[in-house]
Amino acid sequence: MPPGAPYNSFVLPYRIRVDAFATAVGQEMVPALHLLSHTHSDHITGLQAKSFGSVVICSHDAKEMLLRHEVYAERSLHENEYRAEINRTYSHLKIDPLICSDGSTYYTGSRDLLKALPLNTPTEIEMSNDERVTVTLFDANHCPGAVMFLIQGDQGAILHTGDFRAEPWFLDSIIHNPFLQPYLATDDSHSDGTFNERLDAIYLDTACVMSSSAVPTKACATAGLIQLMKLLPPTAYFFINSWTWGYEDVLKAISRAFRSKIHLDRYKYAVYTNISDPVLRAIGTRDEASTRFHACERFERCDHVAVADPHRPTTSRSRKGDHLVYVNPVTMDTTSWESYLQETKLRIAGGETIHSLLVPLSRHSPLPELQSFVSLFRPRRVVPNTLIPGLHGLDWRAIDCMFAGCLATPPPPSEISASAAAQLATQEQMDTEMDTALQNLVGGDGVRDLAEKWA
DNA sequence: GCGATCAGAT
DNA sequence: CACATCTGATCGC
Repeated sequence: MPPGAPYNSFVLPYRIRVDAFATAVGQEMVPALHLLSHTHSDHITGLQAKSFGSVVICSHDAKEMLLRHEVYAERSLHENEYRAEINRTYSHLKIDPLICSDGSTYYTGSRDLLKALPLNTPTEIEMSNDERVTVTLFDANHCPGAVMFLIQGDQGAILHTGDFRAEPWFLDSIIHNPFLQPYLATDDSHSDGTFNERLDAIYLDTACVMSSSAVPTKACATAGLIQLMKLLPPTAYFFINSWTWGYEDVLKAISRAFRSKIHLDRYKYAVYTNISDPVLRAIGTRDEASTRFHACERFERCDHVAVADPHRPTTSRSRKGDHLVYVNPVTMDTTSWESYLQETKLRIAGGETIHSLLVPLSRHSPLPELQSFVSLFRPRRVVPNTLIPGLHGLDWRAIDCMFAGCLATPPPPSEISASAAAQLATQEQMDTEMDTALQNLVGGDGVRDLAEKWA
């Protein structure tokens, strides 16, 4: 996981490590199993080491994307014909057997460390410590190939979300998924453990946990963008700044609304045409002259969307003289989006030339969505997937507060031993003051401010 | 001298 | 813009 993941990215008590492949300083536990949720660069640290030699479980799409991964410098060298062969960062993870001209096959040195599992298919895995777990992958609504992991074994059931966006339709898909239904919380809190099971923990994508205002659904965001785009002249060219994996919903919405293909660079085209989404496989083109819609290489755009004057980057004309409009994904709450839509419509109606359009496509859930998601399961605990290192655990305390009301109802006091109850009471008393303070800060940069005061 | 790791800017 | 990516400095073998 990105820097600041609790427990060195282990899913305790299992010796399973997620999205971290380099040995951390002071790390005592040796991973018995590696999981990879998706291929954004901060989730694959350590995998580039040629010395890495363990099996990694991921989705088929993540495997495809990882093996095709090219850093920008390599793409640039190749496209400018300074280098014919492309160095793919993760090619050492899959080395094919050598097939000779006489038909014989040499397996020496061949390997395939990426073990791709299909979605919604519980798979029993034997770990290197002889323990067995069942792992199930679910689409995470974050970027192509991104998954959540359900881990079931002798030490309990844990759901690791990876990075995900739990918008309303996603919650519905969870509720209707037969592999997760056993873990859904029931209205009757006393039925715990009898007719349903309880998740011991949810390892949660907390990238946007400090945002307490609602953000538009991806469908609302793309629908609004399309509205605006349709108000612009039919001759306008668009550069869609999809600068990282996860903005494909924008490309798909544009392609569908305008019944047009989208110009992609060689790298994006290769990735999109080799993953499982049939729409994504179909919407790209390598013919730059065939479309007004471009998502080609950001720093080496084709002539149709290259700026006419590099010294005036705000120009609205392309090198070919076309009216040029940028489409930029941003994070924006629902209220700001509504007013942005209104304002922009007025600007267009007033004859103003538009240089850029924003689209609030969030790939992470803000706090309200996270609380709804956790409440579906009422797990015993929530563990943040990432923390801000500078806060020294203060954000973890705040996060505990935020989800206290979404967890399993603890057993009545009579079922706990007297000493344990006393200990709990003392701890609770100690926590109360701080928790109240933290609760008041939820939703702003308050936690960060407080930590800076303490530092 | 290289790779791993981190801070900082975009 | 964004919170993923790139860059350059630093550390350690």
